[in-house]
Amino acid sequence: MPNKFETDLMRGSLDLMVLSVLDRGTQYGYAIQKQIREASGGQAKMSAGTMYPLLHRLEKQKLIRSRWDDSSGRRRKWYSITAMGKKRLAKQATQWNQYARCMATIMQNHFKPIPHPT
Amino acid sequence: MPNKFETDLMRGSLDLMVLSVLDRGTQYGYAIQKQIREASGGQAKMSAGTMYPLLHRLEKQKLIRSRWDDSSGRRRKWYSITAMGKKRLAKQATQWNQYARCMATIMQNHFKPIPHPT
DNA sequence: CACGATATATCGTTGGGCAATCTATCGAAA
DNA sequence: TTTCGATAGATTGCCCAACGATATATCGTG
Repeated sequence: MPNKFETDLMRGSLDLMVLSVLDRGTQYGYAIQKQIREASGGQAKMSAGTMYPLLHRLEKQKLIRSRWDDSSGRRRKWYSITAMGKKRLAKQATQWNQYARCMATIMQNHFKPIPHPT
Repeated sequence: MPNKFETDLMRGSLDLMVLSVLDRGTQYGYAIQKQIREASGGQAKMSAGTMYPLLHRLEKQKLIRSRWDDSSGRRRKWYSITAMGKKRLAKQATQWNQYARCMATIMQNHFKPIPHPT
């Protein structure tokens, strides 16, 4: 398993990551954290001290909304993306793709471009 | 011309961007700034207040080195990448590449969410 | 001469990431 | 039964980087 990403590499796209996960369906914080970790082969580790304040920020901006649910025994706060969140996600995803291309241009010899999904 | 990138999108990869530019040859700050802006079609704007402290940081870490040159009339501080800088660049480029793949995975619906009760 | 572009530097604000810490519950092993 | 690790969420305080604002100085052009 590769090492963890350097500290700040993910900075600037954590919102986008969380919105992307929530766009696939309602999730609770701990599960989002796990999914991101697993989807990256353990390289993208988002700590609880990062995750929860981030979720609170996104909710305050009305990009996501939450609902408590205890019915399963476990006390969980389920988050889902709002219409505003979907809009923001679309915009940020577009910008991310453009930015990735920009990085590819600048990096040339070091960057191995990934096929763009469309 | 597309809009400027959202503020924090580039955060976390500015070092990598500058190291990449310097890996192509010795440059001075103002020129690096311009190259990044132009390579992105005007979307990636690194302000002077970001650029110069960043260069100072990289130099302090011995990833780049500098030399003043006034011979052309203009007072310019030329930066070049060190051996250590090249190593760091290689490492960060690899990580960036992996991270971009990770983002692609997460943005593409590649894993299944835990079903929400109700 | 005025003015915009070139060129570098630094200050102060701001805001986010993260480790540490806390609470609480669950299931399984000892 | 107690212990312990995993699950689940929240918050505090430190640290540091990005950025706008500001300063200085020089160059070329109208």
